[in-house]
Amino acid sequence: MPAEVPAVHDGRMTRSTPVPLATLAGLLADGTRARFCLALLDGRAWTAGELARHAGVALSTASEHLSRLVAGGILAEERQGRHRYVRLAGPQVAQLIEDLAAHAAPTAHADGPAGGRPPTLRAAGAARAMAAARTCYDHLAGRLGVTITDALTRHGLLSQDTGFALTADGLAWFEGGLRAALPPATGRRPLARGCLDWTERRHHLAGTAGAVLCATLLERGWVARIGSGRALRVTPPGHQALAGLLGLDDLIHMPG
Amino acid sequence: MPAEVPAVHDGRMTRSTPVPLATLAGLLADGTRARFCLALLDGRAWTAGELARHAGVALSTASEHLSRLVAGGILAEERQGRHRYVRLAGPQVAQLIEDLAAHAAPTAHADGPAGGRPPTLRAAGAARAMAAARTCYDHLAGRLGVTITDALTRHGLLSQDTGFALTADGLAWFEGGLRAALPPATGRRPLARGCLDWTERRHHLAGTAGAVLCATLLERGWVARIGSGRALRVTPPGHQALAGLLGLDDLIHMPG
DNA sequence: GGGAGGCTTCGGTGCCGGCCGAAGTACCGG
DNA sequence: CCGGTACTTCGGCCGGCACCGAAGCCTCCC
Repeated sequence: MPAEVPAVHDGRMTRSTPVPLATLAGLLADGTRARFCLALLDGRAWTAGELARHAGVALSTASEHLSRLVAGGILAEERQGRHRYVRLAGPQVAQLIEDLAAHAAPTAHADGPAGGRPPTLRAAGAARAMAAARTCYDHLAGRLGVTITDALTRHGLLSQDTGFALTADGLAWFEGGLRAALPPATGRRPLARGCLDWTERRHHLAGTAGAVLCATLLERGWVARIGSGRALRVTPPGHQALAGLLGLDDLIHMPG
Repeated sequence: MPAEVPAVHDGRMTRSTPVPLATLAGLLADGTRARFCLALLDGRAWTAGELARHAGVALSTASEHLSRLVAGGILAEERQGRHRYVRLAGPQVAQLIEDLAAHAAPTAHADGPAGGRPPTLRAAGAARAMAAARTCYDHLAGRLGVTITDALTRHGLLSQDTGFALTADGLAWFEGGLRAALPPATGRRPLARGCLDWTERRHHLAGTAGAVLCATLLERGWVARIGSGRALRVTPPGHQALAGLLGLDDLIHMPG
């Protein structure tokens, strides 16, 4: 091929110029910082100490990492007394991290044949619970998330064949069926978007509508958090409500 | 130095366990590798030598970087004789890099007051051309991309208020108006999705429909690449065609 | 006010990885 | 076959950064 690169020979870059993309990626390129961000995908605010313990590093180390993440716009901090609460800076950052995590998972098995550690029983149980139902920042994920998304699609409330959008019926369902107010589409954040589920490898509902749905279910006690993590379980009233609203009778038979 | 790695204390994690997210991010966390990826966002295949020259590093350095990016699933390689052609592994990777770049751009000005280098005239011209019209992997971006996306929306061919999806009229427009066949929605890739434009800070049309649109315009000579980069210009027949198809008469007055 | 808890700052250490040039390998053309 | 071209592999150098413990700061509580 033409190896000459005619006029664009000038497009050469000096090695020293910083690349914003690399700077941002660098923030997530450390194991400890990545663990912080993944933990914070539960959408809540953690203290520095909690994160340090979670990741198994000294408090001083965690503190420095948090400062860098805040400075880089990944996290937002809120100081209350002697606590430093920290959370993801917003839905867009959460989406970015989810996307990265979704892309990273498939390549996890590619490193070597002897790479797989046998997980502990505890860890296996936690993983099963996460796969069954969890939050993904502010919306539902796991089998529950995609099951609900599928049901919405089946009932013509959500259209996925030419993109990803609520239908007119879907809007009506939120207001009249679920009885939850959808805030008007606010500039930056779409009402509905697909978020790639990294356990199911399918899309589940995200965006404002996904957040409203998740908040509503939590608020009414239809789903509840298991322990302090991201994992969820559907409560008995939740089963009843979802059966009535979306015809999800088979939810009970979901293992997990 | 004594630093014994603590045992897995409940939800606590050992420092040594690798985090896939961090591994993936690490691939993009280097300036040179990031430059490679950004260059490859033009959707075409580059040789190792071209990329080395583009980034201003030795060939040996580039070679090692490419091997890592390929091993990590970011790039796909194709060896032809003594050439090693390399391209982005697919639309999903391209989207990921675009998203990261879009998030990284806003923080670019945050480092310092004296940070801004006065760009050369050449570079300024190239940047203006890129801002006016460019490809974003396999679809249109820049002012041209969002202008077309807006026109599609205005004509009711694309719906953005409850998500991001082509309407029935939009489907008909592709087939009957543009006369370009849309492949059936193939599992993984949506027909239409919004891609955040990092110069316009708005969404433009991506997904299969975006790719078909871009390919069609290039194929018919309605837009043409400027030099060997991602920048595009609208040709005279292109102006005429876009005016007829979408009522874009004012395209001529777009500076750039 | 004293003490305890949560966090930050500061030196210091060690490792990881990006870089190069030189030597080696594969492919192409004459 | 021989030279040139495109790329890869190998040492070796060097900077950056993740980590820790200790000391300091701030805030809350008794």
